[in-house]
Amino acid sequence: MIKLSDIAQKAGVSESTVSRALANSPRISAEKKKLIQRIAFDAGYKVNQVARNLRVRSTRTIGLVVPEVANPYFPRLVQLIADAAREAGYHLQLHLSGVAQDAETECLAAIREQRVDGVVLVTSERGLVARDALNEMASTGAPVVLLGWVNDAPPVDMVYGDDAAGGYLVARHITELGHRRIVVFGAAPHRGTFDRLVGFQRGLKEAGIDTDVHIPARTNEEIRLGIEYLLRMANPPTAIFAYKDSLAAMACRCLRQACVSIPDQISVAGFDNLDLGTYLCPQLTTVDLSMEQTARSAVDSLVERMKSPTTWDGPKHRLIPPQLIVRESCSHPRSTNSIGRTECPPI
Amino acid sequence: MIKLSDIAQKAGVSESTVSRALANSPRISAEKKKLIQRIAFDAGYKVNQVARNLRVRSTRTIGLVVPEVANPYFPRLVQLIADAAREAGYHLQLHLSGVAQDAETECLAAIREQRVDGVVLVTSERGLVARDALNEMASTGAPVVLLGWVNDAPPVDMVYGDDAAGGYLVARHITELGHRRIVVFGAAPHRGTFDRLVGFQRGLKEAGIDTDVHIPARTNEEIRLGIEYLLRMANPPTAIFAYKDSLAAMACRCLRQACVSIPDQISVAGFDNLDLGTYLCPQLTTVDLSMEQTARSAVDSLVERMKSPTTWDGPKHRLIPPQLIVRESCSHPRSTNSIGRTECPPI
DNA sequence: CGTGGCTTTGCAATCGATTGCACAATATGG
DNA sequence: CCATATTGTGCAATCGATTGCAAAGCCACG
Repeated sequence: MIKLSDIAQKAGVSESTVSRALANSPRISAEKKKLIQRIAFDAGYKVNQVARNLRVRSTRTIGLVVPEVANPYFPRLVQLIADAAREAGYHLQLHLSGVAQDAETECLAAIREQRVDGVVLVTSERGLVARDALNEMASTGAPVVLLGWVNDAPPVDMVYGDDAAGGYLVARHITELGHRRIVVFGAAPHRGTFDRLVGFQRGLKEAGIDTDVHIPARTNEEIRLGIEYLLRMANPPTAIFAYKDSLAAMACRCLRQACVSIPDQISVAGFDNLDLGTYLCPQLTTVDLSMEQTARSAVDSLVERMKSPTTWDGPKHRLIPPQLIVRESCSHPRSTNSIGRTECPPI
Repeated sequence: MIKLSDIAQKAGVSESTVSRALANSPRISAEKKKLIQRIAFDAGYKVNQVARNLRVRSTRTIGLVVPEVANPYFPRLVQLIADAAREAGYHLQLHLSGVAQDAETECLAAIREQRVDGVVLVTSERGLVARDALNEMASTGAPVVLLGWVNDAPPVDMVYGDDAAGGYLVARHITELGHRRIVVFGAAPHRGTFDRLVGFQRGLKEAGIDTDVHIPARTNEEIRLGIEYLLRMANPPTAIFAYKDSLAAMACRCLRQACVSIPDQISVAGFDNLDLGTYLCPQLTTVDLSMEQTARSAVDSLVERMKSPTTWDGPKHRLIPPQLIVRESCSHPRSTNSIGRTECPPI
């Protein structure tokens, strides 16, 4: 593998000169610069980044810690963060912390090993697992940004969606359509999804609806049972709010299997605006917490921190506003609805 | 940031001894080893990997080049490769080459800059864009494995699915169900998807079906037009084969909007076994080219090449066998079917 | 011709680890 | 008690770049 000194020899100059010429330093004369660049190019020289990184104490790499990428929620986030990172001139080291986020601590170690210049840590349903590790990093002023809400977060930058406002939007939309009997599918494993429900309740209350059925469902199986249950109710609901799209999708499937028509007999709303929702029929009404904004905010914050590690005036929190995406799965309730009593239509 | 020499000083030994103690070398006495490890741990010492990498000429990182991760096909692949890499003790640097795979060459440069020890290059519909770069790398014996078929590939290891066999399986399944009027949605942008169609044709021919309708559709819009077209046919098909699940899903949506029932009036089969297929109603019958196997093969090949860069007996190709996943979207054709003539059922 | 200023180049230190080799210390055998 | 293993430790070179500082070369001006 050809190295700097080889080029220096070929060009008959010192290594410093070659290094400066390739870095396009103004301290090298134009002709010599051209010559050296030519020689280097012809020889197929590529700088050894590892050596360079050691010297300049930076890898121009950011570490992205994500629980998993198989879950339909994360890929877009990864994509957008990767794009933003690339745009900012950084490489991306991808760490999967596992569904249980076991490996979070291990992933954070990357920054202490100088492998990466900064870290974007994405938390999920389990909240922050590597709290100790993160606390320690925060205290040394290492550039980290936390993506997703966590309770009592260590003093690092944070960006997260306004889940409560999102839930509220859904409640308003559904109640304005005229629904009064509404069921919520959702557990509250961490703050984000909890807030969705809180916001939703607030919206219901404003519309004068006090009582609602809340079914704590987090898995497909729980959704299935929940749907079965509510179809047997004496006075079944006319609308369902599922706290995330993947559950909403599953709810739709179960309803169809029970020959319940959406949105004619039941309206369904989700949350997250996954691509999935556009493949369903009817297309899913949902809430978008702009991932573009989220990703960009996160990378921007991080880049800023990495560029000037000294100037640091406390952790900043950025809140991403929600947007209601009205598609086809919610409509006015039909007063004549009689779920579960009709024959299954011959579709 | 605390470094090796600091520990050496604290422990009153030389840097070499510390280095060896931490590497658990048998040449250091047990007590001293314990002592040093203790001191290092207490001081919160973490080795500077950049320095280490420079010295040992390896980063224990593999580069994964993927067109994008937003497309539902890639995330699982990334996940599995990341898992396999981690298991093998490697970090992952993720490069997104872009839908157009423009950045492929740039991504491959990472290996020449010693940033990564090896590369898994995933090609997509555009085939291999960075042919020159890859050829050059292959000639220097750099560890690269190509994931996905490409024509006239440079001499590097390759792993790809047996698309033809997969297409054949679908054809057999559909014809065995009794379908004779079959339409294929698919273009042939690169070898893989082309082979799906070739295998499919072969299956049809074996069943004695010569004529089939082939609609070259690659986008959702093309699918929509295609569906419209075939619903207007005098003698519409009873089965549809879409060359990938995302198109099959879109086809299902269009059919539902036209009040065509699946699989009663039309059967639909896809290819790829995306998660998406299980969210649809009916769930999609499709073909699986085990991503687990693909990912593992790729990483195994790569690790082998990285471990012994010298012993190299020509490029190996590994073929991943397909598996038919029978779900709900294909059934026997109903002779009384009269697509497009009925009223839309009151779903 | 000497001096000062400016541009261009090179020397040598540095980043933080690993490792071949030499040597010291201790054990073993004759 | 000496010769020879054996074991444990340290010195110093090395990986391949970057960069502060010194100095060489050149020009112009007094």
